[in-house]
Amino acid sequence: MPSLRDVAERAQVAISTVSAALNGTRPVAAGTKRRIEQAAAELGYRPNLLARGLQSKRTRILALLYPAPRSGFGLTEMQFATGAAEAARELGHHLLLSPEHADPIEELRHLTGLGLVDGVLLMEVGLDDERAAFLTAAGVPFSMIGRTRDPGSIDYADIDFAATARDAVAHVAALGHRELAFFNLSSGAYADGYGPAVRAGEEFAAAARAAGIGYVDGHRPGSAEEGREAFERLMEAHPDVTALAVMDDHAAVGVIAAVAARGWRIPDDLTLLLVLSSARVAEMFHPRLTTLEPPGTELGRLGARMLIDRLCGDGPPQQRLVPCRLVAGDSSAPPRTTGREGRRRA
Amino acid sequence: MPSLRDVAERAQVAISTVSAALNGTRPVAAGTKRRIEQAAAELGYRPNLLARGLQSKRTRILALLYPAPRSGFGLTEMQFATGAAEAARELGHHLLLSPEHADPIEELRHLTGLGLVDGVLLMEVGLDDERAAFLTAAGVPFSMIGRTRDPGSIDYADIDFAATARDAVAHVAALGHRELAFFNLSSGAYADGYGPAVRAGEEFAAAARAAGIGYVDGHRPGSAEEGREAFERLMEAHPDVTALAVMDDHAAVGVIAAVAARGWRIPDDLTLLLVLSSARVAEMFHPRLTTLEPPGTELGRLGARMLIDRLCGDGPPQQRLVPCRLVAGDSSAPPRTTGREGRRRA
DNA sequence: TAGGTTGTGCGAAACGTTTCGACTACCGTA
DNA sequence: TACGGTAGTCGAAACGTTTCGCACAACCTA
Repeated sequence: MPSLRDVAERAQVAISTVSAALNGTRPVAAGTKRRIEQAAAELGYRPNLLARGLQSKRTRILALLYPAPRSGFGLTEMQFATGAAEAARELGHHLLLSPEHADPIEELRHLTGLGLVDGVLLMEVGLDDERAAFLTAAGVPFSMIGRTRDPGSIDYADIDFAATARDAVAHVAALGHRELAFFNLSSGAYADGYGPAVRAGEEFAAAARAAGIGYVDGHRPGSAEEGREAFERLMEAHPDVTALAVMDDHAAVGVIAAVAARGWRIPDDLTLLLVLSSARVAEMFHPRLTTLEPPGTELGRLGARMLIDRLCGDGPPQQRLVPCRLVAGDSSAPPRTTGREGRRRA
Repeated sequence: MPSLRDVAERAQVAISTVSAALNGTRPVAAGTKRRIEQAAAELGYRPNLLARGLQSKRTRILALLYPAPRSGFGLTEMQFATGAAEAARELGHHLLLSPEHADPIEELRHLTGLGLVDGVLLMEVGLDDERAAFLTAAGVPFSMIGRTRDPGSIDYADIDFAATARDAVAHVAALGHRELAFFNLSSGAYADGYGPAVRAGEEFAAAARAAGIGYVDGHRPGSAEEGREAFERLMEAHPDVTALAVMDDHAAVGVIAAVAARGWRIPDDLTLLLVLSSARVAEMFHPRLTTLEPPGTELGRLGARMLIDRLCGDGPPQQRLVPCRLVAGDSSAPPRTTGREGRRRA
């Protein structure tokens, strides 16, 4: 691996001149510069990132922190990572994949102490995230995918739950539905502090209210079986509900089974929306579900970009909200004008 | 950030003594060692990875290379990454996420020239992978998740297609099926050089032959629509087939629709196996599909581990094959004893 | 012609490690 | 008593950069 010295030797100049020529940090005579560039090209010179980082205190490496394999990740989390890696690459940075374990804070202290990374990208941020608090206190630059309850001036990119809920409600309202129900994420899997569950719940209620349509929530099924039960209970208590938005993939499976068990059909007897799930997952269902697809790649990209911005110069905090994309499937349609009770099985 | 010098000062010894004490590379008197360790602890000293790497030529950083967002990744690819990151971490290494673009070789040359990574982990390896050839020629240590046609002495971890096919065939044979069909990956999406498609195809044929049961292949549906068509054609040409193994998730959706359109039911009229798909995906189906789940995390871990082994000392090449796990769902059952034609819709 | 300004280039220090030859006690042995 | 060996420690060089003060020439201005 040729070094700056080899290039300097070949171009017959001092090492510092080569550095200046290649980085443009100082004026170098045109002829000299050309000679240096040629020598560098001939030798196939690549600057050594370690040496550069050691000297300049900037490694151009970012770490993506995520809680280790809870129960395996979904497609959206994968998109955070690939999106962030992509954006980092485009901006001349590298992305380190850092799983967290038992003691996130201690590991964070360790990671940042190594001098290896310039900044940190936080995934799966809780409403009261101790990592964010630590990093702020430690003065380590970071940005979040998701956000804490009160982000202050921390950079973040998150889902625009308000807009997403508005879009979803507008979609069903435009079809003529007057009664919407919402199944949130299971309270078990994601403790109370999980932002998406809390925010989506609030925003769907608000959007329904604003649109003047009936709204039912309170169910939090986390599995197919719970989804079935929840749907049965829902129909018992609110038989007039004709549209349902579900956040959990597995719960949706149960809902579909329960609908079929009644002899009902989707979308004729129920309009079903899958919220915060990838369109690729929605395609697995039959009929293909209408989905509010989270902008995973986009959020990953934004998170990385704003962190890099922060590392370069410091402007005002960047806080971006991106709505989910509504992908219309075959599970939404106008409600029946005639009642559906008659179709129920014996 | 305290440096070795700060520790040396506080412990009243030379820098080199601190280094020796902390790394155990040279004998240090017990008392001195204790003093040094205490000073290091009090200062919260962390060795600077850049400086260490610059000097020792070992950064303990691995790069995971993957073709950039073809059409987005699946769960299995995510597991490769998290598994590798996990294993790297456990062995004191870091994992860099490196998306590849237009010119993988040029990017590889660049990445390895930076002196940032000790070795490379290749994902999505083709039967004739130019990256593998380049790395071998360049003398860069690497390992593969997947394998080339002729891996020679390159370390790799891949799916044991032979065992997987054997298990699948044994599963349906034990249920009493005598005619099995196999839908491979679409030839379009994965060109002819895609290992899993080629190997799975060969091994299913071999396993069926060895088990002495009828076998039909040749279909390569890559979407739901193609899955429907393929199933229709299959039934037309081979009405006696009672078990079907499908490799593509979307094709499976089409098959299920086609089965339902005939008025048939799964598993009564058809035993359906999903090959190389995660159990989480299988749960999205109704009924829940029997799956041959690829050991994504395991392969990721193995890939990282064998690369690190290679970096440390060089033993013989490690080449590991791991079979898929058969997760029995509700889509497999004994074939009907009475014909199913009668059930066909008018 | 003296003094300042600009345009180029050089050399040395510094970043935080690891490594290795050299030095000092001290001990055992001849 | 002199001599080789060893355990413990030190100092300096090296890894490949960036940065910065300084030197030298050429040119312009007064």
